[in-house]
Amino acid sequence: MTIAAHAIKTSNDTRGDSTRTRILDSAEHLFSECGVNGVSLRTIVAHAGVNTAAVHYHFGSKYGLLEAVFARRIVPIAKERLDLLAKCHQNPSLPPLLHQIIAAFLEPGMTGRHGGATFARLRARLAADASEETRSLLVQYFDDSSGQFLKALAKALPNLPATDLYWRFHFMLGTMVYTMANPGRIQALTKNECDPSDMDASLAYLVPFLAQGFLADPIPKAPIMLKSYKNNNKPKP
Amino acid sequence: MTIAAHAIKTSNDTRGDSTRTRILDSAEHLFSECGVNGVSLRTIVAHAGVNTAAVHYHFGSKYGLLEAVFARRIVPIAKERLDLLAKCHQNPSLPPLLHQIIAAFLEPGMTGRHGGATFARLRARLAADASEETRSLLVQYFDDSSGQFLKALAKALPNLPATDLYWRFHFMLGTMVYTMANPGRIQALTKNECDPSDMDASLAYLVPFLAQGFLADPIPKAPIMLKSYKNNNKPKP
DNA sequence: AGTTTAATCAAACGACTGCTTGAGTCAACT
DNA sequence: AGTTGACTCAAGCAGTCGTTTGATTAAACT
Repeated sequence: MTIAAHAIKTSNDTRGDSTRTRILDSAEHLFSECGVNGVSLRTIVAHAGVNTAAVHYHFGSKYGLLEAVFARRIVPIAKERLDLLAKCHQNPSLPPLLHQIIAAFLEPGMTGRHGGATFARLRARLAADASEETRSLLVQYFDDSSGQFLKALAKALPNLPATDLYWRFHFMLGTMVYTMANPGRIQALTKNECDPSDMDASLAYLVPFLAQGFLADPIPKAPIMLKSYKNNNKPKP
Repeated sequence: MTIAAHAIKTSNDTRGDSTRTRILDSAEHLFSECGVNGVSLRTIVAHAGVNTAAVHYHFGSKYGLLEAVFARRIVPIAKERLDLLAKCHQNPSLPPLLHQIIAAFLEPGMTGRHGGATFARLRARLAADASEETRSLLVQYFDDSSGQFLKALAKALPNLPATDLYWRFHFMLGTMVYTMANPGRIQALTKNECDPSDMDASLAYLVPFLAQGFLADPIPKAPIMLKSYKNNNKPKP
């Protein structure tokens, strides 16, 4: 399932672009606010001030519109990620710094440069959606760069078994997505001391937390027993 | 917005219970698979083999059905959480163990005892949904126990400032929700070496990771500068 | 000039949405 | 035996959904 021809249009038509862009902007905003199934095309076109048929002319279908909304932001994000990752390897004699790799992975998608909190929330919604269509969207754009980051992390953590690394990478995705998705969950709990919609502050707390987590001892192999951390724990080194 | 009277029915009617329960089971399954807006009542009643009107008779509305689905699982989960937390304090002379507290928070919702992966996925979907109705559902059932866990964590980490603790608690929620939501995202990436739908394995890797993250040094106060982990990046526009 | 082509419009299509109605069923009461 | 009240049913309500149509516009090309 590839991106439809509608979605990769790049011409500079004098009329079409403003309509196209306004649809994309409205859709991005409303999709992220209400979910793809939670908002109708009629609501989107009303918000954008365009005709209903324009959506199908430019994007083919509602799902084609979603693809286009997604592709517009995700391509620059993926590129910036890899650029930042390259900078982590500037000094080839030293292993890349864990903090730097993590920040390179998280920053492009979380700061305001590529759609900001709005697009971040949409990504979080899609991440929670297990449908085949949605999943292919995410995999298509992210799996390539994810592989490169896994390699860099493996180099920075040479003593960590691959399995542990994969799990921790998965957990990192979780903290990222959840932070992007939640514009207010902890706030109520903490008298506004934490503001997860402040992505810069989120990153400042998130990166050291994750780096420390990556540095944990690997799980002892052999049958995985929950008891290893239940009941009588040994103190950590 | 409180749980509707429809949702707290507890009688043992000879006829009604099977219909009620079958609707709840089908709704739980389909909500978690397709999202609340992604599935129609007609699909639910067809799957349950009951009449459309039965949903409105028993639950009042589609949202009432969602509330009932949610309440049925979440009440036992919250109770088991607090029970496990109490066990962490059995020896009052020692501070509670970090691993134990984290496990007490995560286990009840992730293992198979309360709806298993199906209900977990639904929770993850709701967590990504920023709508007012959904948010109140989560807050209503979780904020109380969350407060108690924050207290326990603060006792186990006496040197960690409250703000850092809140953020890390937030990150813990993220890893939990994302792991519950994703029945296959890393699998493709790692040749099936990690299986996030295996909640026991997830927990075995997740708890030590989080515990180590909680043990990270606090963020230095004063103006939060991203530069603290960004080596020599040019200033961003 | 006339022709072509991309873009926008109002109007409508059938299918589907959550929800209601009123008649009917069956067990438990007086 | 007869009434009550909880429950289930087929049928249908008004409204919304994504999508399509055919006419209309206006800029670009010959």
